[in-house]
Parts: sequence; structure tokens; C-alpha cells
Amino acid sequence: MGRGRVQLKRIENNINRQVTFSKRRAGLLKKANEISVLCDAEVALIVFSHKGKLFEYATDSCMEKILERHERYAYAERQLVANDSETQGNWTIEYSRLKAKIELLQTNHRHYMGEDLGSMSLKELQSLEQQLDTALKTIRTRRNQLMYESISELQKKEKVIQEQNNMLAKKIKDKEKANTVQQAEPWDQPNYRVDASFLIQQPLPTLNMGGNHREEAPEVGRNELDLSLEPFYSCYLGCF
Amino acid sequence: MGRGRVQLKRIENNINRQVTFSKRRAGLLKKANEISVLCDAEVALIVFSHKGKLFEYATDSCMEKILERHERYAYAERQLVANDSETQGNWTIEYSRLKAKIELLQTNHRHYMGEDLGSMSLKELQSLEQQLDTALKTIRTRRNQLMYESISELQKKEKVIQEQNNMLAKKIKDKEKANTVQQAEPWDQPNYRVDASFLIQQPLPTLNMGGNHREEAPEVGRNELDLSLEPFYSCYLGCF
DNA sequence: AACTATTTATAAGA
DNA sequence: TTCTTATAAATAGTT
Repeated sequence: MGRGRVQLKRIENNINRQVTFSKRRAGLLKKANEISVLCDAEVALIVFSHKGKLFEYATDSCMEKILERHERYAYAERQLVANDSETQGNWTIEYSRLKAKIELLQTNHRHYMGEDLGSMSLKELQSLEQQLDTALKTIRTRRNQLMYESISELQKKEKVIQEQNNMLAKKIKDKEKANTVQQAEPWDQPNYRVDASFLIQQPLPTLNMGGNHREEAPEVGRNELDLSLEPFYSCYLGCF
Repeated sequence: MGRGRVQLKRIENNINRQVTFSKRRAGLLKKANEISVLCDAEVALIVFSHKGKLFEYATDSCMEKILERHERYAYAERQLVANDSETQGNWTIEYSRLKAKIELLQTNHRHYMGEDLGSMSLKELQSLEQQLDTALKTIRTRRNQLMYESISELQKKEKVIQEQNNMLAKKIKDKEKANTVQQAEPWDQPNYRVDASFLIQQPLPTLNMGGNHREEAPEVGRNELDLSLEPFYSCYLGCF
């Protein structure tokens, strides 16, 4: 169905594979629904993309019900030999089934956690790598947003403080002037002016936190933070 | 696809319904296989005919594996549904199920913690890596939140500094006054400047938050945080 | 089950 | 992603 014949083998081109997947997934789900409705059948369809995203369809949106029905069937087939109706045997069988299930779940989970990877195919490993990559991108985007907002806030604050400092300096200067008028002498000292300037002369901190950290969270307790604002802000002056 | 259009509703004629079911079932299974192969997807398809007969397709003939994977995805939803579905069932069985679920949860958790990874296949390893990346994102988001809170703290601190500035100004004023009274020349003293400068000369804390730790969450109580913001934020300078 | 007339699905290209 | 279009496929009705 298309402009060219389709070879029934994996599409190597990444883009094409993804596009084809989207289209065929839609088609498959549609047809699953159609046969379900037209023929009064019960259908459960589960599709995991190469990247691990889940898509599913189930008649009447009742996936669990169908899966359980299937499980019963599959189990019955496995136990081709007769069970004595609803007696103790059932319990034992059920128990065995659950036990097997647990084992499978445990194995799967172990793999998700990064254990027992020896049995994974290259395909599977590639899939995992892709998913992690995407997630990482999203996180970084969000972090950047948050950082940007924080910086904006800081810049605003910086302005306010700076103005206040200026005001303060000016006030002192005025005072000095008044003094001069009264006393003349001492205010002529060159140092006097300098004395007030400390208000805006902030030491630029040398920080070693730049770039390469990968840690999740700072281990620093919140309430013991040294909130010296000046150096903090100064860090960012060069960033914009 | 045929000589007439299809109404998306149950085919009432029994024969027609059965025939259509056969045809469409074959088509559906074929397409399920195609998307699986072409797009490297993992597909599970379960179809129960109106009469209850089971037909199924699973990528690599590994139905159980795919169903388990699905179960992991839908676990949260499952928990909601699971309770109703088997209330009447054997208590012992129900108990076994619950036990199994608990076990699964525990296993999953262990995996998320990074334990017991030894048995994973390459494919499985890939999958796990993706999950970890996602976790990493979440963690970083949380860190951003913490940073935001730190900023709030900074703002509070800012207030304190302002007050200190005010104090300083007042001090200067007093000094000046005293000086005037004494007529001396205290302003030439090198110490004068230094005396006031304490207000802005904060020790720069040396923080080890930079890079290589991998702990998920700081075990430090929030109220004990060292809020020295400067180095903390500087961590990010390299990130933009 | 086979056979087609048609409808659908979809590969490519934009 | 979405739309368009040429074609391949699927399939409804028929035999």
C-alpha cells in the first residue's frame, strides 16, 4: 500500500521507521477496533515502539479483562492434562502460575534496574539508550527555564540593592558635606570618599562549581545557607 | 476495501460476520507482524472470536514477556481495577496475588535503586538506562525547586543586609559626630574603613557540590542547609 | 477457497 | 507533524 513495495524487514532509516510506525500504528489500531466492532470480537492490542513508548487498544477499553481471559486460556493450554474440576488441584495450579508470574516480573524488573543485562539484545539496549536521551533533554530544558527565572529575579534584586547602596553612599556624602561646612578641615581627606565606596565594591568570589557536575541534588542544608547576596549576583553578571 | 463501504457496526448476518472475521483476523495479524518487523516494535495482539476462540500474535512469539512489560507500564491503573475483578475468588488465591504484587513492587524498587542488575540482557540494559535517565530528570527538577527556595532565602537575607547597611550608615554618622566633638582626625586612620567593611566581606564558603556525587537526595534536613548561594549557583554557570 | 471491483492503507514527497 | 498523491494491499460481495 504505497508507492513502493515493502520489504518485510526492519526499516533502517530512523526517520522513515518512525514515520512508518506512526502510520501503521494508527492503521493497526483502527483495524483492531473495526474487527472488534464488526465481528463482535474481543481484541487486545499492545504495541511498544522502538523507543519503548506504549500504545494499546482494547475492546471496550477493558484491557485487563481481556488479558485475564487470555491468561486463563494460555494457562489452560499449558495444563493440557485435566484438573479435577474445582478442587484442591486448582489451588495448586493457581499457585504455580502466580509463582511463575512473579519470577517473570522479577526478571523484567531486574533488567529495568540494570541487572542481568547479559540476555539483552542489541536492539533492546539501543532502545533503552534512546529513551534515556530524550528524558535527559527534557530535564535540561526545564532546568534552564528555572535557572533563567531565578536569574531574572536576582537581577531585579541586584538593582534594588545597588540603588539602596547608592542612596546610602550619597547620604554619607551629604553628611560629609554638611560637616565640611561646619568644620572645614577633616573632610578634605582623600580617604573620606573612599571610605563610603566599600558599599558597592564587592569582592568577586571565585567559584569552582562550573560545569561538569552531574549530581542530582546539592547536599547542602537549606537553613544554613550563607546568603551573602553580592558575590552571588556577581557570578551572573558575565553570563548575559 | 472491498466492493462496498463498511459501516462500523456489528455484522448481524452470522455467516458474513464469521467470514469477515476470518479475513480481517488474518489481515490484522499480518499487519501486526509487519509493524513489528518493519518498525522494530514489540507487539502483542489477542483476539477472541465471538464464539470464544483465541487467536494471538506476539513479536518473537513471546507473549508473556510483552504482557509483563505492559503490566509494568499499567501497574498503577491495575491496582485500581484489580480489587474488583476477583473479589469472589478463592481467598487463598487472592492472597497469593497480593503477595505476588507486593513482591513485584519490592523487586521493582530494588531495581530502581540499582541492585541486582547482573542478569540483564543487552536489550534490557538499554531499557534500564532510559529509565534511569528519566529518574535523573526528575531529580534535577527537584533540585531546581530547591534552588528556587534558596533564592527566597536570599531575598530574606537581602533584607538583613539592608538593615546592616542602615546600621553602618548610622555608625558612620555617630563616628562623625564624635569626631567633630573631639576635633581629632580619626578619618585618616586606616582602620576606619576596615571597621565598616565587615558588613560585606563574607567568608566565601567552600562547597563540595560541584560535580561528582551521585546521591539522589540530600539527607540533610532542610533546615540545616548551608545556604551560601554563591557557589551553589555558580554550579550552573557552565550549563548555559 | 477464489476471484475482482473497490475501498483502504500507506510510502514518498512536500 | 501533516497533507497530498500514486500505488500497493486489503477485503466485501460474488462465484
